Amino acid sequence: MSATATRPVDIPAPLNIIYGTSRELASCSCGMMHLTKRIEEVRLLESRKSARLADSDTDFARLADVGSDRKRASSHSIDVSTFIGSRKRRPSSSNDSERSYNAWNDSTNNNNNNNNNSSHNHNHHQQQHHNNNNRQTSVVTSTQAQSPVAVAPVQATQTSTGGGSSATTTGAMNLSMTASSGGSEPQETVYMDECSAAMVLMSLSTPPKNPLPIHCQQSYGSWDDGISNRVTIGSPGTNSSQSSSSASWRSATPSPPLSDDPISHSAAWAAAHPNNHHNNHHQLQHQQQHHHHNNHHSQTHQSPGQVPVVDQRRFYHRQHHPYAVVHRSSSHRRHRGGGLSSSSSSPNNSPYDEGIVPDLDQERPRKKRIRSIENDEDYMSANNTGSSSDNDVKNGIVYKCTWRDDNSRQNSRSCGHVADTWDQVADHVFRQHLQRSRSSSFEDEEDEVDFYIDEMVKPACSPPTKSHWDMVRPRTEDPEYQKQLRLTAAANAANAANAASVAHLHHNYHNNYHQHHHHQQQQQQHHQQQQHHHQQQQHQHNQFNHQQHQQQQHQVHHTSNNQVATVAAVNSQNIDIMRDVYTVPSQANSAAVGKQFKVSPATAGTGGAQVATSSPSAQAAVAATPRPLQAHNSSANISLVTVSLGKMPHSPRRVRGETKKCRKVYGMEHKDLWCTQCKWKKACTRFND
DNA sequence: AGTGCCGGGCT
DNA sequence: AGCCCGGCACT
Ligand SMILES: [Zn+2]
Repeated sequence: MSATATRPVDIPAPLNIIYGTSRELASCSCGMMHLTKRIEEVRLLESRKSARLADSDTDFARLADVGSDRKRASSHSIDVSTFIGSRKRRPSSSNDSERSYNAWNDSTNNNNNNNNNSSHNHNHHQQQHHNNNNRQTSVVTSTQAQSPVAVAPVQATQTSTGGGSSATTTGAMNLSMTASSGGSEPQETVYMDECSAAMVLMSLSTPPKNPLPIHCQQSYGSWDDGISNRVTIGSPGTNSSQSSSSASWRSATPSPPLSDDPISHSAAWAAAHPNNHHNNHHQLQHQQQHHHHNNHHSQTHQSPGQVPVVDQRRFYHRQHHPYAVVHRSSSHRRHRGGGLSSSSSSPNNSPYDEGIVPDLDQERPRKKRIRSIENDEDYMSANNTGSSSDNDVKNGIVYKCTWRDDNSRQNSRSCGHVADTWDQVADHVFRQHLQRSRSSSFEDEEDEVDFYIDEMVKPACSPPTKSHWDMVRPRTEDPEYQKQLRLTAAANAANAANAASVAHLHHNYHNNYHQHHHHQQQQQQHHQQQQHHHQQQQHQHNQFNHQQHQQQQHQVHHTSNNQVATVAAVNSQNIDIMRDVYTVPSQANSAAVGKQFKVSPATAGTGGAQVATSSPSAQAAVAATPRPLQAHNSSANISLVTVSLGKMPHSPRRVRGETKKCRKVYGMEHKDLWCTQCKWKKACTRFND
């Protein structure tokens, strides 16, 4: 695919890291294959250096590529528009400053040029690929950017170092940053790349079943919280995968505004995990189980002054109680801010693995929190941190005995005793399984028992409802959204100057889609929205019927009055991209409106709506709308355009205005009277719409 | 078929 | 940059 990696262009020295591992990478994926190939070419070329030139810095590969650079720009996979756009000769390296409406397109091209030496996430197939490209476009300014470039180097590093030293990783990422950042702001780029890096890490440790990290598949947006990614990246150990997949990701999330929201909190995690998260969850449990095993070992057998005497049987139980194990280790992990601790590698040889002991006193409350997060089934209980049993009962939390008898362990049947309160189950465990009475004095006993108690949610919430809940994942903290707000503001500023209106484009991923809804929900009520939201989920391909909402959301961005927000959501491979287009009613033959966008009469299906502006140069910051899927003229003043990015081409072709152009006005026989642009078969500057 | 104009080549 | 034109989109 797009793994073009015109690598030599901008990525000189550091990429040597990759060089060394290119072969290994070749086996990783087809995309990498391509990279490999190119690099091999480079090597070949470099090997051809004569001794005289050996010390020269000349990039021969680059030289070799220069001749074909332009061609490649148009032919390589990066430029998705080639097969999506309506125009065939889409890619253009020229910056036609006259065509301000091309701002978006131009930025696209520029971006593509910058990233020309980059590889797309090769796991995406074509449709998704297109989305990638769109995303990339926005990336120019948005944090959402997923830099393919970043992916390649980081992945290479990870692979080559087999576990990855954070230093190397960082280096590679920095490299990728420089390579891909282009004109975008550095900080954002950092997020971008780290995000990519995090995803790469994920992918490296994700079972083959899920070749693509789940986060990559569905929720890029959820990854730009930067910090968490940083944490993840910084933890090179074997635990990095799980920590990045759940605990650290949440715990390190910088902005807390949602953390108090029980729904969003738990739903956030749920939203970040697609349907197959069960697999991951399972694996996660296993890993943590082992992890905890170590902890437990040291704790139980080395703790001084304890009566504990854990007999073999109980020990066995612990080993084989994933739930119980997960509780602790995960809580431990979480409270260490990202799961950086590793019991096996910890230099600290103290009896307790760091973090375990301090947790003991809060074991139970924390457990609830952890469980609710670890177990997607329990998302409902996310708000139960430190809550009492009353709360649990209220919230439908029950406690289940997970004790497994020796003779029944083969069939993995646990006791299954369920009670409303933890204490009840604890009593049960003491009496039924431990065959002793519960001595209230030993808190440790409670801890022991706690291992056999599983917290769960009463089966009150049906699965469909759950999926519904996890949709509500709000993301106000999403930097990209902030970024886009700024973008819009900038665009408006530019427009205010010439009273032109703005075509504002949004394209986001799934998360952002929800994020928008979250804003709605902030203005209105969450619960009211949810059903509505659900409906919209089902009609993602369709036009939104609630213009009011959209306007309510985005009117802030506008300077002129009768603009209409139009939104389209596209679902391709579970990645939804939404773009909002703000248009101004087209008023034919109005010279004053000459510098406005306008929406062409709709030709549904083939994408008739195009956005045009005839004021060149004035709207550099303005983005234009590529061909939408549908277009509607809902009224004289309001044009609603539903845009489908799935079919969205890259360059909006200028709308053919109603006004006659020089050619028609003067005729071929008076060609000399034409404006120059018309003479040149360019957009007419004299009779612009 | 005519028109508008994008993309790109040439100078 | 100026000029030109192939060819596409749309009428
Ligand atoms: Zn003209």
